[in-house]
Amino acid sequence: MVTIRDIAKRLGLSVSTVSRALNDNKRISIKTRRNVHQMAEKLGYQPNYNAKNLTNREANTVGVVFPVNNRVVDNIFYVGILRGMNAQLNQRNYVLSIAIGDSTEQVIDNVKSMITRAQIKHFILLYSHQNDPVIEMLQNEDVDFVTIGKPAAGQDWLYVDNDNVKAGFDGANFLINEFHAQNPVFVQTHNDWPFEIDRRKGYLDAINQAGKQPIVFSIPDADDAVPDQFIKDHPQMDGIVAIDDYSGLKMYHRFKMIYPDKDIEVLGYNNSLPAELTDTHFHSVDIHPGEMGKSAVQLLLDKPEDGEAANRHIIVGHQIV
Amino acid sequence: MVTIRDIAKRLGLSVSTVSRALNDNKRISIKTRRNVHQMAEKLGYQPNYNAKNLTNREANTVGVVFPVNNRVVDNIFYVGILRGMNAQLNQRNYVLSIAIGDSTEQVIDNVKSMITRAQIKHFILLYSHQNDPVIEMLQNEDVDFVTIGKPAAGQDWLYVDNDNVKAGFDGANFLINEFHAQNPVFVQTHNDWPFEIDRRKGYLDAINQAGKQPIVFSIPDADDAVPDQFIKDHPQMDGIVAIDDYSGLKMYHRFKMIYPDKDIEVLGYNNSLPAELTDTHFHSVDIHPGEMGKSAVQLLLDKPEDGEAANRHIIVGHQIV
DNA sequence: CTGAAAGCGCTTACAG
DNA sequence: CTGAAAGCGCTTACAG
Repeated sequence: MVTIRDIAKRLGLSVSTVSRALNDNKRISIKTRRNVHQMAEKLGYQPNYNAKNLTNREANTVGVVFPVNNRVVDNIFYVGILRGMNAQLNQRNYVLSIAIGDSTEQVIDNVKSMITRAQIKHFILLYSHQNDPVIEMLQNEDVDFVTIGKPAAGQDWLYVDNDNVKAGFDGANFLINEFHAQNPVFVQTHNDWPFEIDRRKGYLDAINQAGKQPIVFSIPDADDAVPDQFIKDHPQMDGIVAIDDYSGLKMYHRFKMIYPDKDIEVLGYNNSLPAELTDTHFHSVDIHPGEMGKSAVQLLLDKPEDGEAANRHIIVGHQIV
Repeated sequence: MVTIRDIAKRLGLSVSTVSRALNDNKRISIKTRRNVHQMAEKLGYQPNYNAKNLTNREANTVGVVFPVNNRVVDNIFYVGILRGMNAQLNQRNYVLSIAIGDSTEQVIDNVKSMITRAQIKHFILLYSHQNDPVIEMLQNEDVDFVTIGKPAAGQDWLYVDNDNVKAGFDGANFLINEFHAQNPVFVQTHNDWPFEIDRRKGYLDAINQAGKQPIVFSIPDADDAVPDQFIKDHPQMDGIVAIDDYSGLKMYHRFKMIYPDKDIEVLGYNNSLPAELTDTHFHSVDIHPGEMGKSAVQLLLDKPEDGEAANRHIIVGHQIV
């Protein structure tokens, strides 16, 4: 293994100078810095992260925390975020570690150990729940963190999110403008997550602007009878804005079972369905998970330029596909 | 931060003794070991992984490598595996790092950096492709690795997998025995992955044993006309064994479009569909991703007992749900 | 059974 | 602009 000592020997310099040169310390002459970098390259020098982290008292690692309970389908989204994050992290010579478990205790222990034993000072949470014990713990530690999803009202921390009001607005308008939907309905779950509230608000805005009558339906987890009844009760519906692709696809299939020859346009969120399951009447809003991961890293690690105020959040765009 | 030096001072011992005691070195008396552990507990001692790793010249980290190209839906499976792995890793005071990227170069760079800079010596790959550049690189390095999925014929390394022949056999028999299917068909993709070949073999075995006529259909990614034609050409079909839940659900919906009043039983693999999308005629083989993750860690990190031969692979059970 | 000392590969305050 | 020295928190060969 090549160390800074080897570089120093080859150039007749001290290890201190080599260390500073590699870190582009301005106290070292440009010329020496260039020589050091060239020699490092030539010898195939690779810094030892464990040594660096030990002296820096801080790991070059971002801890990524998964939620304890999530719908299996959200995993699709999480891996997209990981992909976006890691590209950024590697550029910055950072490493990605994950904390994931079946219980809150497990995850808390995992994160605590990351802080005290691995000296990790930077975290990204793939969720943003209210009264979450992991978030509460992180707030009391000397670490930085960013959540995917904005905090509930009254709370404040770094986060990345979509503009979900706009996403709801755009979704409804897409059906109205592109497909001349007369009566698009909004389908949500019973969970009332913050993003559901926002998207519904956007839907309602668009419907009002178009001078139409809003219709909102809360779909249960199972029990096909409920959506079937809803569909029969609303023969006028000709468009669906669904809180996610799964609810959208479910409604679509129920609708086609009841009216095999009637057309309906469906718009879901997350762009998470494989091609096998959809057709041309099905649309989705891509909320750009890769971009969210990338933004989360930037928010977490990039220092603001001189005089610039630090960002408190980044809003990532969405796109109907 | 509490260090072994603090423990040593409090007990009037040397750091060497404390270090050995904490590592349960038999050269230290039981009594001293107990005292040291008690004091460590009392002071809230937490080992500094960076220091440990620097001296050990090896990180307490397992690098988990994601495939470059995968179907989005496989992410569901990967996160299940991560969950299973991490529980085991935490128990062993190990940390989970991931390598994921959009291109082979990115992933290779990521893994190389894990080896040389982070000193990671243990890897788990979430795939097992033939002629994979990452695998080829790992084989030339002084590291251990386990793949999820068995290597192709002629190759040999540590792996975890299901018994896919049996999974195919059990799937076909489930439809035959539980639902008296007379003509279950097998639906596969055009990819001919090893697990597809194995499951098909199992299906064929079961069909032969039952004295029935096998029917195998390769479903294209898009183009509903192809499955529609197949369904019309095979009016006798009353059961489907599908290579994954998505292909199964797709076939199911096409079938119901053509024969709204005819019943058919479908069995897919992976148990990856949310409740919203299925009904009582849809079944799935859970291949236990959590268990696979757990087994991968055991295979990778647990030394065989004295005299015991080292395992070369672990086969994880499956279950129809 | 225990300890003093060297070393892992870095960074940085101090000195010149 | 550069260097000698101390230190980060561990482990382990050597000595007793």
